[in-house]
Amino acid sequence: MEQALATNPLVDLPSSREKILDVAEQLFSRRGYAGVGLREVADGVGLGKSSLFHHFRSKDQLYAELLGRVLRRLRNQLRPIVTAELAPAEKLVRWIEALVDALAEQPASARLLVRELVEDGQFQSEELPEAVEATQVLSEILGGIRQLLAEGIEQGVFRQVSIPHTVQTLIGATVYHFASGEFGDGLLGRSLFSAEAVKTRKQELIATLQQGWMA
Amino acid sequence: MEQALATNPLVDLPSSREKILDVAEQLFSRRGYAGVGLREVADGVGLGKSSLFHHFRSKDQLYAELLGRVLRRLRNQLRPIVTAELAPAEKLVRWIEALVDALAEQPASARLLVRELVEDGQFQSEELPEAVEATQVLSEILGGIRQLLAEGIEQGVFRQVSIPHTVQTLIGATVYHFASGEFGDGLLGRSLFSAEAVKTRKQELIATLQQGWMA
DNA sequence: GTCTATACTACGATAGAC
DNA sequence: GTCTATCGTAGTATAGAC
Repeated sequence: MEQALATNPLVDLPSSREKILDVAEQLFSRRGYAGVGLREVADGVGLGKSSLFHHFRSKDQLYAELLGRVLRRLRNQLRPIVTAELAPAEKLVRWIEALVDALAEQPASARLLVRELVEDGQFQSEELPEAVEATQVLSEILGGIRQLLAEGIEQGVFRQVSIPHTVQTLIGATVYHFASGEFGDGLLGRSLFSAEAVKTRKQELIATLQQGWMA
Repeated sequence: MEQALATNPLVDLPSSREKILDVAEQLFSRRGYAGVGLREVADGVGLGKSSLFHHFRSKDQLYAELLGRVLRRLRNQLRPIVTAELAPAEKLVRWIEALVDALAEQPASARLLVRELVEDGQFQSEELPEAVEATQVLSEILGGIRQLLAEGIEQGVFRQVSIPHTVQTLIGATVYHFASGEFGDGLLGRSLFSAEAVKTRKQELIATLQQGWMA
């Protein structure tokens, strides 16, 4: 018996909705929320501009949903590490590795995140439920790394660093790095996302931060 | 967050041109190039929108000039440290302190810089002479820190870190930090730019990075 | 679910009076 | 040096045919 391709769940043909999110993710990550018009998104998907509004209520809501998708993915990859039963030093190494892997796997993520952190709260203060949820997911991620650092300090394996400053340093060293686009490519002399560059990034980060934070 | 005006208003009244640059710096740093319209800039200065075009040829040129102003200031504060006759370890500490001081003194700087680094080259590829000059100044700054790191590695006082990755970590730990706005304020529980937060940032950074990079 | 057509607003930029 | 008026374009979003 033949199955229609479009309805076969094994051949996951992307829905229009997903295609829109993918295209929007690329564009927003590169040029920011205000820098991208819905016309460009629609063109990238191969739809008319008006058709986007069948899938999303507004540009804001599309963006918030995008951000939520990125943050949930990050949380899902980082959460098991925080709750694992491991020594804090080992946990920290794995957490950094997992974060780097997650950011490297989907190159648009880091840029979207940096923009969100640098932009003054346009979206977290929105009444959009999607934006509220995204903010909560971000809080979860932050709570995780804070707890991890607190454990290490309490057990005396990390020196008494300032937890907020250390979180900032971590974000800068990972999220900023993978968000730095052409500038970062130029500095490294290769793509930030090449297998070698990702591997080197992990090694450098872990060496520096482990040495710098161990008691 | 107020920009320092001229020292003596009776003698040194700021020109419209300077007022425009100051207002634009605040706005662009907070919401990005595409996120700010010239109408808002003009309102902030107290002029009509058209009057801006008497002082600047286009929005692009206004932005490029802004960026150049920020970068030249940074370069001027960092250059003497790189060329000073000091041991590399001491130089690095002073360089970090000077960078933190420079970013903390003018809160809009870090955000403008992060945006520029994260944005895919809209301005460096321009034909605007102002943009070309800004790119050169950025290169000067980067050349300085690269040289400083290379010296330290050569003399065996720093371990053999990857220079590009180390530069990225430094940028992330300083520029990103001071660009993180409301998010950073919330994380620290106080303004990123308060005297205490700036002092703590320096201490944490120097302790971590010095430990992490020393041979 | 996608289309055309359209409403309304804002944008960057120019012309020309004062 | 600033103003008003205007141009042409593009922005988000809606209405309604198919």
